[in-house]
Amino acid sequence: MAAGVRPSKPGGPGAGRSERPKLEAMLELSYVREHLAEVEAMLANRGATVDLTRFRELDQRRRALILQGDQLKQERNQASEEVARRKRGPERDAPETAALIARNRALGEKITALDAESKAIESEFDPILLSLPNRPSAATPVGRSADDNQEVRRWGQARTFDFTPQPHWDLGAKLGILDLDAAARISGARFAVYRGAGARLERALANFMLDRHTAAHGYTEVLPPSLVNSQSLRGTGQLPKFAADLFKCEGADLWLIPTAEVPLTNLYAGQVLDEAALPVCVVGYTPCFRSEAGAYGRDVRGIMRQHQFQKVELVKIAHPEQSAADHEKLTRDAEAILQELELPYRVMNLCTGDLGFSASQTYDLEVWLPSQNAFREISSCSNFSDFQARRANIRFRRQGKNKTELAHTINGSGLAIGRTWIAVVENYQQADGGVVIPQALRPYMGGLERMQ
RNA sequence: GGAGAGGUGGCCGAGUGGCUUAAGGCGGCGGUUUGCUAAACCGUUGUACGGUCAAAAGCUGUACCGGGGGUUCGAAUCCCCCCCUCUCCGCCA
Repeated sequence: MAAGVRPSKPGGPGAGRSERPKLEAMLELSYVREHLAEVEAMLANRGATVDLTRFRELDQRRRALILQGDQLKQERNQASEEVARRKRGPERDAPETAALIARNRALGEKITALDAESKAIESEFDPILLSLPNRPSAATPVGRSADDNQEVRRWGQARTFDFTPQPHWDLGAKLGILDLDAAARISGARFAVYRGAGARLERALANFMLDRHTAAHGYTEVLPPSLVNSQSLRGTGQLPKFAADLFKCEGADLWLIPTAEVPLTNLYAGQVLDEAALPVCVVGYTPCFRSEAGAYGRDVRGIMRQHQFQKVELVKIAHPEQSAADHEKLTRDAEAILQELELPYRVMNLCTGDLGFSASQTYDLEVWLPSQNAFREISSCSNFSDFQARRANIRFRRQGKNKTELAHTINGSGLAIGRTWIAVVENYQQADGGVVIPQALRPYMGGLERMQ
């Protein structure tokens, strides 16, 4: 037997028992079993309700079935070996050999029945385990809703206007840089058409961000596919629970990515990385597609909430002992963009009640929007600890060790282009409806200083 | 889309129904010897889920040869479906 680790095969992270492919759980089964009370408390903090009594029953039943099945299989394996031995010798046609085969056949039927029972148990058991969200880190404050999020720091000063600031959709329409009517005709609601300097602004923002993250912050630029298979979406946690938020291609196992996090993180699915290679830092610019089911009447005007938007995404595969520091650094990398654009913002540490399903800690960056007189999310930077890594089977090997360990994954928007577009247009608007181009963007706008 | 060839462990690669406990090599780790960025020799080597144990270690069982299903007392090996890779053809930015 050779050394090292077998990577998972294409087609499934970690092939487990043949009759039971490895469950892509977020939390380790043995952890849940041994810390039931802790897990229940964690779920309560998150405001989730999961029936762990049923979990315990099913777990016990499941283990009993595995034990029984494994014992029968052992018997069958031993008997088959005996048959093989006899077939090679003079006992090949003895009546005992035939009897042995007959007995083994009966054993096989029992095993088939047991396996069917196991499958039935697992069809109820697996969804419970899959529905468990990640454990919030100690740095995550306990709270019920977004109102309990903690402000960590604030940067910049909200500009004072000597006129009433207009919303971006009015500014955009008057400047001829944003055409939502045209978007509605060719696609429908929640799509945008950018024109002229507006389209160029979108492109300038993307190029500016990519240049900063690659040259100044040390990320490697990656241009991934915008369509991915369902396995990748399970790896990062969007499936199976959040299928309703996604667009799926008809007649193929392909989905439009809701964020570059999916392809960028899955670049390393099934891989074993060298400890020295950590953290792996990649940045990608992609369109993002969200069906936004359940968004109801929120942000119906303008381009705040779209079915398609563009985003520059930062992803790190990190060492478990460094992931908290790497998360901080990634957040600062995203903040640097806002600072260079001179856009006021604040950093929020999300509480347990507002934390995403897969995250253990999240900082939201909220940019100031004058027309709303409020801070609005423009980036979400999360540490997923080993949650995604377990599902996507992303591992690393410590120097001089044979054993592999789960890595940690981190990602954050650096930044969402559409919302940055809004922030620039609204914060830099003038009394006459023109928009001044921020200094940092001018080289990317062909020297343009003002949209008029 | 069509035809053909393939997919075996960290990597390469043998293996056409039971004497395979997946040969052999490379790599990794540990050691011995020699001495100077090295070589030779010996040993060792993955994952998941169970059992045992207070726990860990250890011991032990089952499963895993691209994925799923089937045939069989018994499948890496035979059959069916699917995915991916390569070569050629077709189409195409």
